[in-house]
Amino acid sequence: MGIKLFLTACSIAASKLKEHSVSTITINHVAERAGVSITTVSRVINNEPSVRKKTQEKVLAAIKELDYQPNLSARNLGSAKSYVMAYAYDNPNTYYVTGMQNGILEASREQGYGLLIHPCDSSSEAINDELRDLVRRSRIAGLILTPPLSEMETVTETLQELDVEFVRILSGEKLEGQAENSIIVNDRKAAYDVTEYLIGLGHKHIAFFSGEEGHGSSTERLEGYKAALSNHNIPVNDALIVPGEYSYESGDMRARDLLSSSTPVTAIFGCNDEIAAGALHAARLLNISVPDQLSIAGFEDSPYSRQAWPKITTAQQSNSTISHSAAELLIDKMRPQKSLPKKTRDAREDVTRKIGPDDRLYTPTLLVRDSTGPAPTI
Amino acid sequence: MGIKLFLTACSIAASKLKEHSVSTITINHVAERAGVSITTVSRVINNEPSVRKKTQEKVLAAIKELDYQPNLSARNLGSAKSYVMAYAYDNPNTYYVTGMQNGILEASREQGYGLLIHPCDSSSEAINDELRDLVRRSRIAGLILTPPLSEMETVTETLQELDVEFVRILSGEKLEGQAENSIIVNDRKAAYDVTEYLIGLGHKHIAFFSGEEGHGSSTERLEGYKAALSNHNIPVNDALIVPGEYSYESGDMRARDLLSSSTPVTAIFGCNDEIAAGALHAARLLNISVPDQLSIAGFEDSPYSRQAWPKITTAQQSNSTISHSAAELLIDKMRPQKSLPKKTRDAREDVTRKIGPDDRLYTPTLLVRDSTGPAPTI
DNA sequence: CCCAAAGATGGAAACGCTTCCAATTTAAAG
DNA sequence: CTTTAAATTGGAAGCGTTTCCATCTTTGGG
Repeated sequence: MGIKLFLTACSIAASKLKEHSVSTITINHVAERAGVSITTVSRVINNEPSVRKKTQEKVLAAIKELDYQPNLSARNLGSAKSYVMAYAYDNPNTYYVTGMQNGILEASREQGYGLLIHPCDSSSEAINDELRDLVRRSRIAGLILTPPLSEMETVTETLQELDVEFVRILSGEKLEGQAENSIIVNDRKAAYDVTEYLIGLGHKHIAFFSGEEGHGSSTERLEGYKAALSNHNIPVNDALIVPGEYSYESGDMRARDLLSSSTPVTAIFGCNDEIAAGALHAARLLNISVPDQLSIAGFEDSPYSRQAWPKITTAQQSNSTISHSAAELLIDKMRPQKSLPKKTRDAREDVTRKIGPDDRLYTPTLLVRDSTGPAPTI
Repeated sequence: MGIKLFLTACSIAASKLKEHSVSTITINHVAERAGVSITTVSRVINNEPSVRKKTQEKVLAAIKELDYQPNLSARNLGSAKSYVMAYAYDNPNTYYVTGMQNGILEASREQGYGLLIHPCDSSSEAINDELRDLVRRSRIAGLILTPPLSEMETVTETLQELDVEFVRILSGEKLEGQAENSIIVNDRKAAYDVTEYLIGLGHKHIAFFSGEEGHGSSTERLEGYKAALSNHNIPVNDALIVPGEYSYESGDMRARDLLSSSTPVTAIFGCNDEIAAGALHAARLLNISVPDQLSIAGFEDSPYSRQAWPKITTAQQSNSTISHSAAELLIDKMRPQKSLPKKTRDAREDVTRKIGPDDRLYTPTLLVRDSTGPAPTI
């Protein structure tokens, strides 16, 4: 045994020297080192059940010692399934997209998957064809979608027809319907918290500046806002619910109008930070002091809220955390379920960390900063 | 001939049905269709010189008819070189990074290359090891770097030791030294233009708010500023060159200090839009009207300059255009130079569009908006 | 203690492309 | 019209995995 090991080590060293100057460690090296066939090594890599515990350990040890990393290209070629996922998005908010991308990137790297970044235009008629093409040509096994793509029914349908797994990141109160393949951001609850916080400060006239109509996040946040008001016996005043867009300018304009009107307002809750920052700007133009005369809250904890002055109270959400979960969920789904052996194999720790319902629901948390304060006594 | 074609078509149809439900078109189908060997098809794909014109056309026609797309994984596996490039960056400015990424994405998609996105921490000691690992493990053939990574000498050295091509995007007046593998952004000229524009408006007391010390872009822009002043016989006043960082807050603070001091200033040139937006904020706090009493200019044409009020005059640069050129340049370098045939083959249009010196130098252009105006008559 | 069935392992054929090398064709020169 | 070198093509062996099948082990029951 001792001798055999020694020989093995030697031949590896030899082949290292012979091959490409930059020695690449392949499954063959691992097999040799562990004293098994490459088939077995492959089984271990793929966490297949039919490998004896002891063998598995030997192989894992060899993998670790050699610092072996399976070649993605070879995997893709050799297998009917692929080890590549894609992140498709259409969102002008680079802060949001970058955060999402980072989380996915991290998860895919951890699990040895490739990631294809695919920006696209959701308003295009051809969006469905585009996605179909993407999946087929790049042999993509899974897809992650963020709003607004994730909210489009035609996209969902297209993807279901194809043989692809996909995970959507969207807004909603609870896991319902298609929840099995979604990561839900509990915008309603978070908005409820923000509103309740304002109420706790004594505010009774809280305006809500919504985002684009039809956007799930905006709808959900509005629901949370209303729920908080109702729960605290404050009547919902439609004049205080101002429609508009997710933009600085829109926040600015709406605030100018509202604040120069006769409607009493002591707080503005912007549906995102951009809106809030715009409102803050308007308040300053109108010589309204924040937070003394007016409180302003936002949503997202983006640079807008951090760089404003005063810093804007907001609901913090870690986009990379959310998308990390999404990617892990997707990978779970992509990994073909090998039939489990009858023999109980509980002893073996499962390498694949499953994503539970808890990981599928993310609630942003209230982040109090300087733009909110006690309601002014009129 | 006619019959042969017919048979060919038949067998393709047959194999289409037999294979995976989602029929994938491979090099074999193309070869069959074109009536040549797969070797020849491969040669055409790779634009190798030793293919007769007529043959090439046949193959290209077949490729087009079948809508064939070479399989990246197979290419990577089969070849010593790889068809994957990476974009490594470390920059908190998501607007900048996203723009760069989009251009690279587009170019790599056009040329059938894979792209690996690699965010990293340039301040880490391990940055060099990290890059080395990235290149080796993912068998990356080329790398694109943006500041600050592209400005780090140790990174350049590490990459040169490895067998990787790389292209850096950096600031500079002209192509010098390592210029062959760089895309240069002519920040100096652009800053010159901005400054000259301000001078043209009658400003004589123009402050310059720089970015982080040592950042090439900041240094270059400062040079441009100085040059414009000198060229117009305006003395450079060190009190007006204010060091700081590339941030909103820094712009804000510096403007507050400067504007409440006794130093005469009629214009502020911020080294980027964030700084300018911060300065604008400070001006408003101090009740200084922009552009009536004070002109403010920025640099980059980022959302900061567009969403401020008034909109900020800036130097516009298309990050995606810059990075697109960078990616094309990189691909040119990665494509191994096949020995050219002696026979003049000029007739054949070269598919590979070479990047010339002109494409390697990019100059942002002045974009006049509302934050600048004639110098106030004191 | 023997036998069958389940469990564990290995052999070898793909996967789609590149590339070395040999074979064939073309063109140029004599 | 040869001869010969250059240009053009094709054959076949990889590249690193996965996976189908066949073979060898183990386990449990009788």
